[in-house]
Amino acid sequence: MKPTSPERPENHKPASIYDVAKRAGVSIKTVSRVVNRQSNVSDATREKVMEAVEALSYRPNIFARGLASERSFLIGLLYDNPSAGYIAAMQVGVLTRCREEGYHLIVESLDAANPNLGRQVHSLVTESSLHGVILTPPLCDTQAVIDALNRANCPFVRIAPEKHLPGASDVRIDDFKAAYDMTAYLIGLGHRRIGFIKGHPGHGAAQARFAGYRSALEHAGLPLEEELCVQGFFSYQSGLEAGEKLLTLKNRPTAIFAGNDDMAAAVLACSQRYNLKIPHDLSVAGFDDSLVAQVVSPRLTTCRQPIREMAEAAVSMLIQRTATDAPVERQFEHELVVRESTVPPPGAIG
Amino acid sequence: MKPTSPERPENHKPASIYDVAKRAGVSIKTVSRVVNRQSNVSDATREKVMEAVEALSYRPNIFARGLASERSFLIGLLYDNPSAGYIAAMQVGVLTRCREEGYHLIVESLDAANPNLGRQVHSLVTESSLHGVILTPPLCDTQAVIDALNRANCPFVRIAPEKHLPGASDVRIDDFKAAYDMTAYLIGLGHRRIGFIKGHPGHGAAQARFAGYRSALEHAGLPLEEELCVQGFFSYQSGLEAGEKLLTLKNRPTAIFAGNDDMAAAVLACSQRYNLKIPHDLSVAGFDDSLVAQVVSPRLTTCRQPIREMAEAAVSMLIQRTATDAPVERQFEHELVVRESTVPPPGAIG
DNA sequence: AACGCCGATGACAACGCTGCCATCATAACC
DNA sequence: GGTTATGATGGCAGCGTTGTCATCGGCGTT
Repeated sequence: MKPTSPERPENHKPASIYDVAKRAGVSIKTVSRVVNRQSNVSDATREKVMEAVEALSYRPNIFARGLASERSFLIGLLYDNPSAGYIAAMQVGVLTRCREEGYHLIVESLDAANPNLGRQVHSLVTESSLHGVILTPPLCDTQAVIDALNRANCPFVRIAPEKHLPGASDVRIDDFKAAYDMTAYLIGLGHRRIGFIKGHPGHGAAQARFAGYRSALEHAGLPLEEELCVQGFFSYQSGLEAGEKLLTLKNRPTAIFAGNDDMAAAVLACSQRYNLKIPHDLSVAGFDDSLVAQVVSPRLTTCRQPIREMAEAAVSMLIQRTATDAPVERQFEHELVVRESTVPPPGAIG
Repeated sequence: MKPTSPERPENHKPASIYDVAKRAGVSIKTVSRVVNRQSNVSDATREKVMEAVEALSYRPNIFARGLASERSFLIGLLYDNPSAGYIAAMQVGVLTRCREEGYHLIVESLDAANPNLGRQVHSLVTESSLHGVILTPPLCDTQAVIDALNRANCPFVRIAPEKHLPGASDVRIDDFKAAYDMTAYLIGLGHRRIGFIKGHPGHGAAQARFAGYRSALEHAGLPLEEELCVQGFFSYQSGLEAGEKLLTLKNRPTAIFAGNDDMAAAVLACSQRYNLKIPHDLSVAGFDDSLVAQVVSPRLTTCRQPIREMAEAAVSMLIQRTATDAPVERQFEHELVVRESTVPPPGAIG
């Protein structure tokens, strides 16, 4: 008696559905039913088959499956280099759900400015007949991508898109309200001159955040000052430049709210040059609660969005075909994370 | 005359090889030959076929291909949550080469401690008969993964593995030398008491770096002091704890070399508590040149490894089957990146 | 002129699975 | 008891491609 079961072939050809069928003494069709959790299989048969599947470590071949049916068990994740942390978190969430459901993930990094974008997406989708695609910003607002997906009749879910599209499914937080909340928080601390660093103009959430900022000011009866609103592009570098502009104003703001953490971190770096102590001389707030927010000193007050949960939700929508049957918009809650980078303005009471 | 060519069906069924064959007036087999760049096709025929392929935006179906041939055009990237920046850079490099070669990327995030690891990997590989797999640390040193891959007869390339395995292909930098160089640089600045924060014990590169540090000390005739070498785990949190230990020593080091940037950033944060000015009171060096290294203040002196290039090389090895035919070890050059976090020790001349 | 060779091309099976339909036994109905 | 519904199962075609082998013509050789 050898310790390893003799019928388990240790060579490298994986077991096929035929092997399982033979071992279980049923037809391949029945094996298929069991594996796909279909009904109309007796418990006894199901058990026999399961046993054989286990014993042979049988896994249905993804290609054969994809060829024979409409279901590819493949989800696509398309992105265009936003921050590494953002994508990483997203990917973890996506993979979690995929694993649970037996799906696989194909990722593709695209360039939103590439004129061939549409063709690239179309190729990807038709080649591998993806079950569905997840679009992260800024791709979710890129018409060429949407068109290609529609042309290929491929379901997709957009994460944090600029505006709702008829017939499209979205997952998002309320960027407007989140930015509103953060701004209101700063105002509540006593700040009256609050600088804002906008995100990439092509990024929908960036605009919503700016709108939230303006709305909060208005609500508090504070004027919106042109010079306090500078353009950034979500990158650290652009934050450096934006910070430079804001800190060299004759009438400097007492707080700066940046469209994301990377830019806020840049403001921190920038303020050193002007010998400004954070948060004593200047409060700084970011957005995203990425790793940087916790690593810089002082740690950043920021706004956390549940990226992983959002990613998981997107996959679920795709798998359940919710996305296609009845387009949904799912909104998640954000959370204000107050850390050391924000305090009342200099000279304030308390 | 409609502007869009009438023979191009705008419905969502992608063109198949039959459509192309019919349009080009040849057999499907000839189309297959052209698409796969095989020889024995006349130039005239090749051109006709190419024209048809273009016109119909034909792309060979990945499933049919995978089923009919041994080639799956699928590369797997396996990782276990190292730093987001590391994986992101890796992924970009991998995707670049994949795109160029018409391959697709399937990613899977695994847990190195999961007892089911072997089974998971085996499933993935047999299901989708991957062309090859790329293993990042610490997975590249996980026996269960290696075994599963070997059992499935699946080629793989390991990035920065601990030690060479007979018959395995590796891509790496010389971590030993890199750490040696960094340590020597610090010694050159005049430092005599240099703390070291080790990386995760299960991570091969971490050990090589520690060895490099020790060797440089020895070379300079400096003693290796136990209390100056503390254990970390590559995480920010572990860096915080390690920094705490080092900074509370009665005889504090004048420089700290951390096994990666995250931990070095933690030391920066930690030193604030003890009112130490970096780099004036303490020099700090990291490893990886990740985003954090540039974002913290002062910016970190660190060691850059060409992650993207390494990833691209790994894919190339897989595609050319170099990995299987004759296992290779490719070594890339590291680069010392000197920034503001390191200066001569306090009291040094100059 | 007959032969063999080679490059170009096509016919056809096979890849492993699922969808559709047929079959059969058993249970529920009048 | 005969008929119909219902659950369980299997047979078989077909998914779009590639591998194998056959075919066909033209060309160089004897």
